[in-house]
Amino acid sequence: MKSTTRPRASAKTAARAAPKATLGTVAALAGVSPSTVSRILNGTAVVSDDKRAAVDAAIARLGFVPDPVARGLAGGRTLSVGVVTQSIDSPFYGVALRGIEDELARAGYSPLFVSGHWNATEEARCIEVLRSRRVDGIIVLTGRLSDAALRAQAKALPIVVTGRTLKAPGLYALQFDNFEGGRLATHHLLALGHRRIAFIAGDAQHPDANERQRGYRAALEAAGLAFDPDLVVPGQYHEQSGLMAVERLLDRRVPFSAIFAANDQMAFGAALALHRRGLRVPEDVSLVGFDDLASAVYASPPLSTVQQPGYDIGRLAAQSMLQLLAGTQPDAVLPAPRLIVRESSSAPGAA
Amino acid sequence: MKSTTRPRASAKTAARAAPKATLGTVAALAGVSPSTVSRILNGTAVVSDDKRAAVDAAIARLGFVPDPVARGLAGGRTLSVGVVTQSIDSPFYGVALRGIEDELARAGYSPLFVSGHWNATEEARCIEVLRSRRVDGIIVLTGRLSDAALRAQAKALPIVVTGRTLKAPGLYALQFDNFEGGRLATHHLLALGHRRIAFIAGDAQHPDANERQRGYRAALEAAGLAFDPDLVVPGQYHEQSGLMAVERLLDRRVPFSAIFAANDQMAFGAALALHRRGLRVPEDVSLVGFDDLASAVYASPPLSTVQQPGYDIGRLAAQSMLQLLAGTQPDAVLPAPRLIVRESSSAPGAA
DNA sequence: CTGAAAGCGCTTACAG
DNA sequence: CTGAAAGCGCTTACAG
Repeated sequence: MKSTTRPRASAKTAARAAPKATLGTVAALAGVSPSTVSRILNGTAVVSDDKRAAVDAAIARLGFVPDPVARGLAGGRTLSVGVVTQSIDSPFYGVALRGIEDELARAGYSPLFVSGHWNATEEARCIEVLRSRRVDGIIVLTGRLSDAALRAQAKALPIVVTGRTLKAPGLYALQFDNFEGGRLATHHLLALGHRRIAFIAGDAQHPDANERQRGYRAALEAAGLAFDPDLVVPGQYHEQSGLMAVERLLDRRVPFSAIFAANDQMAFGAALALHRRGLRVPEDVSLVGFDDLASAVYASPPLSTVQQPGYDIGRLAAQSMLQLLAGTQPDAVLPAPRLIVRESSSAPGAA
Repeated sequence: MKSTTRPRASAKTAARAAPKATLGTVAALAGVSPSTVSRILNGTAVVSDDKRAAVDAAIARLGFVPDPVARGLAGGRTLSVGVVTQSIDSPFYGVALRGIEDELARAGYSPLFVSGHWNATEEARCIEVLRSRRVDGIIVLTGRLSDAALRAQAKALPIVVTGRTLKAPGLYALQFDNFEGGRLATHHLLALGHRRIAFIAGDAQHPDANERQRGYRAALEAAGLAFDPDLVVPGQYHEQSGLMAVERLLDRRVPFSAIFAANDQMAFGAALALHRRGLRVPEDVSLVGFDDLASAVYASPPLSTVQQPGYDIGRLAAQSMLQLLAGTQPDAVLPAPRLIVRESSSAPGAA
């Protein structure tokens, strides 16, 4: 990068047109010291009513808004919280980000989004960036960082993490009941009358993927059905892997009348594979996903799935962060998994 | 919000364990003044080789990384650029954000994402937030702000905007050829032999939606076909409106053998409506979308569409911003629209 | 309850 | 080529 001094200079010139208000300006106009204005702004001390009124008036008159940058330098708080997501364009985490945005905004905080791309090293770098930018706390959406790494960070600043059960000072973990979700999906298919239910697993590196599979097995066992390893095929949580999983199943000629995919994206891939082989959903095979992505409603046919409340996860994570920041112990708990029955699942042989 | 002093205090205590390096520490270790270190960091002046070497060594030894917050306060640059998107979880803009992230990262800049929700007032507030956070420049993805408002902002700091043609000092606009895209999609259907092509329009408030429609008409005319207003039905760029558009078309009994939807999301809704009415794609009706969302490949059947290169749009917007920041005139041009033929379109009556 | 003063970690004229 | 000094806009002990 070359020096960027030039353009800034002209920018400043232009900005000078509207002489910006500072703590000092406000103080002068209100006839008090900057310290007092600062205290009023931060609710940091009791101030006499008349001074407060004078300051409020001056603030309004000048349209003063405190500079977060200066605040960060001087006070250590930037009113921003870092959010490490895996991919800024993830269909699932997208709504979670929105939940975070909304909740944080209510408290005057801004999120700072960075992407870890499912890579512990990158995530660690993300956290460095965030800390160098002086965020007040960090929300980690799942991620690949070790519990120990998270614990260590929590010693320096508040951390909220999703997708784990973990207890440590300065850290709050929010966990979704993936086991129950997996059980629910499988049980739904079982209740419909299916006996041969294939399972497209998620990446074994994700603890949630394993939990969903445990739920699948538990439901089978509860129904008195033996677990058949031939019916489970690995996937990586993306569409392509769902598609390939079904092709593998079909090529191996394992009979099945329903499929439970460990996430919606794989279910979409599975649907396409079935479509290509001339198999209809749900007439020939029922399909259930997991997550309830926005696009699940408009799949053809609309996908039955287990709803994972992304927006709430985001909102609650932000709320917990705000509590941590305020010195309160968070107590948020994620909603229980909910089965959403749409048109991709029906009784076997209903055609 | 209550005072957040308490937790910060303990955070500081913990952080003190690793005494953080500052300009001063580095200077002391290298035996030069802080000014010199600063100059080396910023490439702001020529420095003798030996001092430079000493400073580089000290930086490495201490693992020093300059504080962006302090830098922002003192120098006016924060190495961050604001990005106003419409919705942090938009399926289309998501990849654009990723393109921005990637390109900015190469130059050591960080994006600051905020969402305007297709609302000029909110967008204006977003820009306030961004400016109060001292971003060095702002990228606006389409949005509802007036050209005049953008022009005014560009007087204070560099602006890059997508989805418009607009010239102003300190501002660079990147425009996608929506007209050509609309023409391409329609021409594809025409070439396949379709004569009755329905058009699901986008929100008339979006200039790009109107351009796509112009492209549709132009292709029709070029083929010597009269424009039939009965074949065009309004939509709002979301799935539900695509679904309703098709129902309206069907209810009105206007004959058609193909549909061109002004974006993929509406195409998905349209596909569902057709599916529900027992109409097959493409055997009974061909379907073409616009955007080429990630999910278009895995729709059943995979959607033919006009590719709008979201990732490149983001990357080029960021690149242009970097150029503006460096005092160079940007020259990026968006790639031409490209038709992606998949399985949702075929010759009429191919069944 | 309220000021004056020092300081957060840098940058940048201003002088050599 | 390089320092000393002032300053960015706030916050926060420290003293009343």
